[in-house]
Amino acid sequence: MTAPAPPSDLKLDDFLCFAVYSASHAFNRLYKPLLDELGLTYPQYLVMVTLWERDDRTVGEIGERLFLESNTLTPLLKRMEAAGLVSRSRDPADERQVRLRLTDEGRALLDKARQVPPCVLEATNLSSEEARSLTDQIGALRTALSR
Amino acid sequence: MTAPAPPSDLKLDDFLCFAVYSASHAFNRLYKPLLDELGLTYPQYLVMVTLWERDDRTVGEIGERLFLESNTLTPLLKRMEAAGLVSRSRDPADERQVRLRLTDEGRALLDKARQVPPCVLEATNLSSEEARSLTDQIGALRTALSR
DNA sequence: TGCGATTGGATCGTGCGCGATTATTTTAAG
DNA sequence: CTTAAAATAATCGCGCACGATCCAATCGCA
Repeated sequence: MTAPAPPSDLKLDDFLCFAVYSASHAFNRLYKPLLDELGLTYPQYLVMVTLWERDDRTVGEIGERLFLESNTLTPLLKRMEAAGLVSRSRDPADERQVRLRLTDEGRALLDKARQVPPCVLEATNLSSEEARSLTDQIGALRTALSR
Repeated sequence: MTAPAPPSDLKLDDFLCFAVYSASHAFNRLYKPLLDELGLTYPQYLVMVTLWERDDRTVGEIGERLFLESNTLTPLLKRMEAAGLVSRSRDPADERQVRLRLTDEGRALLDKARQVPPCVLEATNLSSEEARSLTDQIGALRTALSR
């Protein structure tokens, strides 16, 4: 005679999705105080990174880079515009598109922002190589899930 | 003479946090249609998993398991109560605590829910061993970040 | 027994993130 | 040249997720 069956064979700790979900929240909680210094939320920080990489992008381009839709980005970008970090203006050549450009203030923020990633890497307790490997594995996972 | 310096040395694709963040969204988008069948959102599904593992928990216990605060859980649990999946009642022995119990309907949902994880594993394009390894790595990451 | 400190949960305000819908512009077809 | 179809972004509504705050119940300790 065996032990009584467990009430459920779904084990939360086996869920890859839950590991990712809870790690994402943990990152957010870690970033919050660091980004408060810059006056940015986490998604806003990601938008800034894309614009620091290359300025003058449309809403659609930013969304493609961050895997976000315009209904998410539009209000977020308006808040960033109100904060004086970016400018939003219709492309004269195609008035459907809104182009985002860094303001001087937005460009200047890069200097302070450089301090953030080393800070975060330290908190992960991973070497650069381990972080690289994990980033690549999870990137591949995202690609697989998005099919 | 070297090539002109790039406008930014912050590369989005190097960010472990962004990999996790975007993978979390990708999971959500994958789960959405599957959980719609069960009438659950993703965080609600996680609550159900914790209750299927062990029934009759307080709000605080569920929050500890899922790394969520009461201000997130309270309205979520009220919606689940309204949907007839759980009951909420004050613990007579300590009236500060609210105990969550599965209804018959909530317990019955487990059968349909069992179909979800295999479906998701397939979408990850990972073997069980690879998924296990990645889950553990990311779990360790979450632990490190939460210090 | 009494009372300050702690605990557990609820409430409020802000900011994502998405599905669905709408409006406008551009492009394509006849 | 006119009309249909597609692309792009904005708008609206809902559900998390969190920090800050509040309140009631309980506990600690004299």
